[in-house]
Amino acid sequence: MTPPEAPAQTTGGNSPAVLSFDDSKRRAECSLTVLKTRKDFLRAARAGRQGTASMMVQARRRLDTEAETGIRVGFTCSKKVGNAVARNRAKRRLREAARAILPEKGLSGWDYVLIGRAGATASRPFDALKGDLAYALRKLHDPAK
RNA sequence: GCGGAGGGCCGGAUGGCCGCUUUGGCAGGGGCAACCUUGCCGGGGAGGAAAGUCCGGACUCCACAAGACAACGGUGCCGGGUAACGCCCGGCCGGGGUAACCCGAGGGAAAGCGCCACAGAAAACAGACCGCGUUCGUUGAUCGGACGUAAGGGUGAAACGGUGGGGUAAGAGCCCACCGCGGGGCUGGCAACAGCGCCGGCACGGCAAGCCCCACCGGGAGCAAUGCCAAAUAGGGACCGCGCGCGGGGCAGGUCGGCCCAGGUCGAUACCGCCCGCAGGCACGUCUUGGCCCGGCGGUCCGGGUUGGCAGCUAAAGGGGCGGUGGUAACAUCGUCUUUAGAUGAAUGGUCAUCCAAGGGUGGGCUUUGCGGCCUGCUCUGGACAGAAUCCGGCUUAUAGGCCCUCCGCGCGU
RNA sequence: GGCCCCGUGGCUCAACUGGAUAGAGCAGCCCCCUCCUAAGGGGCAGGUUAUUGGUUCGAAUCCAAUCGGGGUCA
Repeated sequence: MTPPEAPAQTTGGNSPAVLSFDDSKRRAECSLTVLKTRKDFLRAARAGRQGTASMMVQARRRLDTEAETGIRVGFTCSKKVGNAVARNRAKRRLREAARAILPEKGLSGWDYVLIGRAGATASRPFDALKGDLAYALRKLHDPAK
């Protein structure tokens, strides 16, 4: 009664497959990984970007030669956002928004980088924050096709 | 009641849903193993400053080793506390405040060097610009010379003791009283220092956060220290040491030598020293046998590569509560109970609701001449400074608001 | 996270060690020279010496704290 995660990962794109709640949750948890190296951040910055009121989103489709699978996401806040408390708070809200939106709207095989902005990332209502991320993902996926 | 001073404490609360990290147990999967991974259940998960990195330590590596001097840096009234400190406690002195109390890098300026602009006669040896006085030229005035003097003058941050009296030609510690200064004495105190009386006659300006002197302390670097593993690049370069190229090194056996040595000789009271040295022993050296192993080795620096993992890593001079003892106190000590984040693009949360603090607006009531104050209803805003990064003890800086204790001054009442 | 260095006109630097006038070049404005411009010459303005406090008669300088910027270390 415990199928392996392979089929969920391969179909992972934008197919509107009818998935049970348990299956979609499982797919999200095993596919979202975190960007850690500076090289990945720089490559994502050179690819497409989309700004919204509360954040800047950078996205890049990985090459087929790269071994990583699933959706990868990174979070960045510069010193312009504020002191360490403000930066950590902005990154936490971005992380929660990504956890809520990316498994539904993100594409497998892509890298995303979410950049916090001074003030707005911390003060914007959470539903609007999630809306901003979904809007940016639509704009980024559209011209890439 | 108003105003003020000192000290201590807290740093929103509860719940629902969804998450992160660490740890324990159980079960499953992978792996030879170390271990990795999935699910369920349970436990833990930022601060008083985590900050600044200004001091002091623990710990690790390097250097040197017995310590000390020199150099450099730091500290600086006295005594105590502490693992240590530039920290803390108590005391002294000076300044401020009516007071509670607060502030002070607070050793030495007769060890020496240096500096004190401008102004002023003169800025550190003392001297004399205007003055004051005597006398001479010249009797009076004026002017000039000689001599005495330093009271008064202006300048300056600072002017060679101050005030009063005597004294004098004019003056002056020239003399006297008080104050200041210096020296030595007695008393109290561990000491810094204070008090008392004596003497000396003013001889002694300031700056040491200028050099310096004195006393004390300090080897340097820092967890990105350090050790190990994996991956990857290069199979490099320079210097030094050892070894040497038909031969070298190591292990094993043997020979010879060396050393130790029961014992003996000589000197010596003895300890002991010197010499010889059989047997025995040897982590020693040489030579040899050619049985086995290695194919140059070690160190420092440069260059190149990797930016992965593990250990260090969190329980220690630990903190806190209560009680006892010593101490004025800081603190020490004893008993008992309790508590204890370990992340690494970096967790400790996201979101919603309610309540409690706080502020603004507005309605009503009470009080007041008025400003204003108190009670209550509705609504809006909405939590200060700020995030561990090896760990402790301090200091400094930031901080909405609230609570508690002690003390001082004024007013009122008793 | 540790360690180190630096803050002077709009810009680049002096003056700091050794205390008393904050100066130079470029840039800006005005004038002269030229038919005009450039170059050249003259003049002017522009500084809380990063901030605060202390030592001193006197601080850009000495001392302490704070703020800001930069570099370096596996």
